[in-house]
Amino acid sequence: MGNISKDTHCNQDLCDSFCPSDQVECLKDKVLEVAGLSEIFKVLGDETRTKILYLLAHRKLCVCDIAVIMEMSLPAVSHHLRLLKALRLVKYARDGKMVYYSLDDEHIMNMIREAQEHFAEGR
Amino acid sequence: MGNISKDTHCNQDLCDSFCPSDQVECLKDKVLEVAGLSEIFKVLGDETRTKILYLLAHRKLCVCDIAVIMEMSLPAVSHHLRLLKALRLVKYARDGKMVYYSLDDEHIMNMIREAQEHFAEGR
DNA sequence: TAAACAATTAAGTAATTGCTTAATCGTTAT
DNA sequence: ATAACGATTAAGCAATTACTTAATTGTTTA
Repeated sequence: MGNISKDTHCNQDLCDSFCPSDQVECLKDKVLEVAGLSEIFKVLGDETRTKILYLLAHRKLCVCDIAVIMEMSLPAVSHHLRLLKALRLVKYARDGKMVYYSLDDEHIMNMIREAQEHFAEGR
Repeated sequence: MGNISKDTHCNQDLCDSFCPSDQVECLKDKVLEVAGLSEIFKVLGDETRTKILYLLAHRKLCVCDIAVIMEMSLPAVSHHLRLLKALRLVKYARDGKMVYYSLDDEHIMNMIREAQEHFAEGR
């Protein structure tokens, strides 16, 4: 007693796999196909940003208007737009003192639509 | 000097809106259509979870296999599956000691596909 | 019923994220 | 030029999140 007879665990508390090991390797490779993809989802994972994108899908807006509509501070909005710009989800155009933002990706709205359908199905 | 003559700011450092105020109200309402939607995107925003969903789209797997394929601890995987289950993205079926998980939503793969297309376009 | 094992849950910790305030940049108008 | 104002950037703080280890639950088998 108190003496561990079998140490079947490969690493820490990992159990034995039931997949044949060649399949495990195959699936490890397969999973790489979606590596880095969650960057987009991470951006949409914030409610504020989803709302901003939804607004811009409707029409172009300046940072100021977005701040008023969203009832947020200007720097906060600017911070989010910076992220959206980095992922090329929105484009901007300066007009005098103002900067107008608009949607720059057709896939985004499709994703939002799919998510809406998911909820619409009473889940 | 030192005396602020005009206080046009409604709140803190918010600028003046250029949208007519009735439009602002309209857009505030519109934005509510996507409220709560980012819950799904937040889930997909974690690379581990996107990979797990991608695996399960291929075939059903037990928690143990997922842990081996993902090279993660069992509790960590279980934690993620719990979230996915809560949002009805995966379903599970107990078979003896093992619990098999599989995909429970067709929209998820569509979203992943849209995200892949976004990247495929060299963005 | 007791041992073995897959899976889950709990509690605590480290890293990430989103906001705030303050300072700065860029354009327009006086 | 300088003042005004929209927008961005920087720094610091609070809240969230994903992991770890340890303990527990549930099912099978001896």
